[in-house]
Amino acid sequence: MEVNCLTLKDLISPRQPRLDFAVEDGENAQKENIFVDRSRMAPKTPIKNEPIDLSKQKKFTPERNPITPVKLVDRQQAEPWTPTANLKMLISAASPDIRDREKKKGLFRPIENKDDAFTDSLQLDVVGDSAVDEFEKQRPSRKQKSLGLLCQKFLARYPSYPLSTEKTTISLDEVAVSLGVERRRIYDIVNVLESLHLVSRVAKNQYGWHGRHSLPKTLRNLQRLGEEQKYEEQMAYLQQKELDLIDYKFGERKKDGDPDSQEQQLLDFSEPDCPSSSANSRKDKSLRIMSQKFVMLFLVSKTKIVTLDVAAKILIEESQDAPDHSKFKTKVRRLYDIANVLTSLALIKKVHVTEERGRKPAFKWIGPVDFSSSDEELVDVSASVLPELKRETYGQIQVCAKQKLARHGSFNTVQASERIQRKVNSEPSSPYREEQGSGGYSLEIGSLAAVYRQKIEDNSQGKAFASKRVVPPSSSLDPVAPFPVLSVDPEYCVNPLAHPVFSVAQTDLQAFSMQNGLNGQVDVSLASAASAVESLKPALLAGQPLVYVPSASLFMLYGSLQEGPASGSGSERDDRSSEAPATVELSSAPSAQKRLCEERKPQEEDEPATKRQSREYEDGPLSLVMPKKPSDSTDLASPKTMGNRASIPLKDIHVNGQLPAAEEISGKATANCFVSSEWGNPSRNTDVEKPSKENESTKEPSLLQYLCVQSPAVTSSSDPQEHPTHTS
DNA sequence: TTTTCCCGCCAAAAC
DNA sequence: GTTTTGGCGGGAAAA
Repeated sequence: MEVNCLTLKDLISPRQPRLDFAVEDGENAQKENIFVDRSRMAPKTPIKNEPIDLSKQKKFTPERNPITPVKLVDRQQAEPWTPTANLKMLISAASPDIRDREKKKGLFRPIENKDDAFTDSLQLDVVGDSAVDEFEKQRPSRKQKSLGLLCQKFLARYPSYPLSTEKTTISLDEVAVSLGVERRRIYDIVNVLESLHLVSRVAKNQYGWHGRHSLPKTLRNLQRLGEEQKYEEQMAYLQQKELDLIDYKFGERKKDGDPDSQEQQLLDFSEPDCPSSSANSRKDKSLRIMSQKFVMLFLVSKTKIVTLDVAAKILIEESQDAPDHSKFKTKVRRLYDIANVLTSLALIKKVHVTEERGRKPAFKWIGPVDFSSSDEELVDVSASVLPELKRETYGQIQVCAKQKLARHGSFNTVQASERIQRKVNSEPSSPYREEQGSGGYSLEIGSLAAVYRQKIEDNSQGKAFASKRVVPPSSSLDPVAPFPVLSVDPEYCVNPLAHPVFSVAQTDLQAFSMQNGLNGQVDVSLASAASAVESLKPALLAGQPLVYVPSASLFMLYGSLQEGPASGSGSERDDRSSEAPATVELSSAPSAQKRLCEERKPQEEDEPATKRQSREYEDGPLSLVMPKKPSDSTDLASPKTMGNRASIPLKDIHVNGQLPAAEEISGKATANCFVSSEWGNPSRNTDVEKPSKENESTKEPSLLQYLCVQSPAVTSSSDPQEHPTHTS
């Protein structure tokens, strides 16, 4: 529904007050965005939905900082829901009076407020009659209050790539008020964003918004650090253990021979040394640091998929906490918090991995893979960028790790070789790469890892990988082409409903990218499903390249093109970076393309954000490819091919991706997918087809340790292929 | 049932 | 002292 509303007009004019929305929102929608309406409605109803405690309120009140920039208002419009709405909200936020009033209202009946808000949002006061309705609507479901959704709203307020000239400051109080949540929640978001340098603390209660400009650098550094830490090995080790049946016991890990040694080292780094960490001050456990480490795991992982339990174990180890189970649980809780924010940033998406034992929650990296840049920079950056880590980890790491690194050196080399070419079509690309990359690793680990990845890849993931890897070579490799993808045309998305949204976004992106010079990477965020779309609409900001879709559906495609070639996980080295150099930095991101899936979308609308994670589509698409809708999915063998794609409604675009292997194997490719590259460059990749959808994946059974299963919901439709495997 | 994760207590930092 | 930050884990909604 929402989607519908959004459509064109929205796209066209972001600002409009979407009348339509309101309605929809009311209905299902509220889930996602309450605010929008609220803003409008604000006067009527109490604004906040959020429950506020009196106690807390006090916080707001007095100060409220003057500080905060009103200006935000301008930019901020962006609520996901509606830009306009956002503005209003902001405005209201800006004006203390208003805020106060609202708060008070809220105070009075915190909970209710929410409800009210919803209702309002619905727009209806109308409703009055329906108290019942209100209930429904109002009752802000848990999802509506989710951190991921909140984060999206937060992100919507700021441009992904702010002009260097303008400085945007973020007043925590203001944001908390405008978003209707407690400040505590804002800290959760900001801490994660800070870990990626999207924001930085300026002063008490104030953060500066940097946007994604430096994200590539940050990621590069994190990747480097992760390599140094040998996280990949650790993960492999843990996985292996699992395989073995050994459960995680934190302490255990060591027992195994090789792994042990490695791990040990790791451990060493991690904690022992770093005095800097100040010993464990609170900060050591900081969400910020956890977030960085978590991201490192993805960047280092060949499969780009990290299961929560593995991540938790690794993080715990580092912290050297005792292995209690309680700690594990706590860690996992925190990881969910972080994951929700990262999901909102379209850096990861939720997937499920099937192991022998069963399904495990996991997240897959869908952010940029290759951050091209020179090594040197990396280094520097790291220092600057990630001071925290550096101190802690990095320092330790370096010392401890050097040895390891030595080994790792292979990474770099490897990558280069890898890059060599993997043509899209060619092989099973993804797997290969990885393996190759792994070369450096010990056999054991490497093999495990390989397996692991493969499985994953197969499933859904492969796509992503493939895309990266595969694609790159061909397209990305070319220096020239760095952008291939970039060229995103609005067309990409043609999807009926969806596209509008996307298109908008795209355009923005494009524009953006253009400006920046984007390049190589493209991030495309697609919304896979309609849902995404829906959510998107609101989100779309004119300025903002990213749209956030609540659902996982979004993905960013990056340059797989570029990256692909580059890198492998392990290394950064990108020679290639040079190719796209400039671009990278700046724009790196932005180019986005989006794709949509046509089919689902319409119906999906309902899903709203909630799903973010799960969607299969997503999975499927993972990397580049989009799966078509689940349901049909599969079939389709016929891909649409490319050529048309443009014309075709977008459905899926995938960027290059493809999973060659999968496709081949399965043959199934999905119809819809296109290679993005084409879009960008028609000729380049052609592989179009692809799409295997996730499912096909299975083809290789052997591998799998894990399979990625799409989220149930979606999945169902599609092929089930997945699971089966386990095994290993 | 398990997974996910909201909520807010409360203490460590920062004023 | 007060306020800001943010660790932490109970417990409930969602799956």
